[in-house]
Amino acid sequence: MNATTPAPRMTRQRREILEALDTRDFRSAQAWHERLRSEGSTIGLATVYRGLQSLADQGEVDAVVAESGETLYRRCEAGDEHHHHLRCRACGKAVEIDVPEFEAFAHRIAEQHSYGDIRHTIELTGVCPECTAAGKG
Amino acid sequence: MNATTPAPRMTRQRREILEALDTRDFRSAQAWHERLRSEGSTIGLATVYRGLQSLADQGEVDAVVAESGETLYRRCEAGDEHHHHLRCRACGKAVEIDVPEFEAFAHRIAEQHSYGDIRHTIELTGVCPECTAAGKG
DNA sequence: CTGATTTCGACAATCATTCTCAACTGTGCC
DNA sequence: GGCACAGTTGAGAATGATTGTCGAAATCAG
Repeated sequence: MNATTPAPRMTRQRREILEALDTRDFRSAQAWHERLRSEGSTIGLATVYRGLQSLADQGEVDAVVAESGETLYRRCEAGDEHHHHLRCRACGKAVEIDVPEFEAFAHRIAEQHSYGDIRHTIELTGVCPECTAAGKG
Repeated sequence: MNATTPAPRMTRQRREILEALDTRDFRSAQAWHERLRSEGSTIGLATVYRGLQSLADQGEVDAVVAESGETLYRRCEAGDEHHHHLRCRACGKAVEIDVPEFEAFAHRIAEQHSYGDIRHTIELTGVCPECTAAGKG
């Protein structure tokens, strides 16, 4: 376990990304970039992509692939714990949810078919109360 | 349900796509295209994309977005029934699975948060016995 | 501070997918 | 069978997200 991954430096840009992520929305890398720019940052798009990816690798942010193929990022509660989300398709607001029953189920199914190295994705999407009210449903 | 969608014509290309899909693997549109070409077809890539999409709309094939962002297609058992898959990350072989417990759970969670128009994605991936044996894991 | 190394950012490149449009072909009608 | 015509096709261009490139700028160790 010797530092094969030399801890990334804490640069202004990295700090900005982390700060922006505090809003805890699910947004695409491009959207985060726009947001940072609109707040006066001069950060580059490639930097945002790199930053989000490295944070995702470290488990600091969750990355989910939307139906459109875009990857959405969001800062997550715990770096370690495995969890899923209920995300609003209209505004991106997300709630972390826990699906203990499913974790067990997944492994049972996998074993039945002798599949190894199981990984699973559960994505719940819907329209949140606010957006429903606003007619964005 | 009155034919607002004028039934697509049965062309040579459409027939070829349908035939290829009989192998029931999960493959990307590009992969299906290559396969058809390698079998002597002169079908175009755009046609494969269009064909797969329209079949997906009709519920004839399942479409899932892989982690890479590619969309994978596979002919499915029942047009109507909602189901999920356990897919091999190495060879694409997939098994249809049923997760009745989860369907209920999803709706319960959604209601707790007052989210409407719920949709869910469950993707189980692993490495099948054959690929594990072949060391592709 | 100074130098070695990493990270940045503008832009080019890549990859999957969609669009454009002229040529082609099922389908319904005679 | 043959005709007309709207739906389809296929090559290539266009798009949109993401990744690679590389000189310039910034960070960290000494």
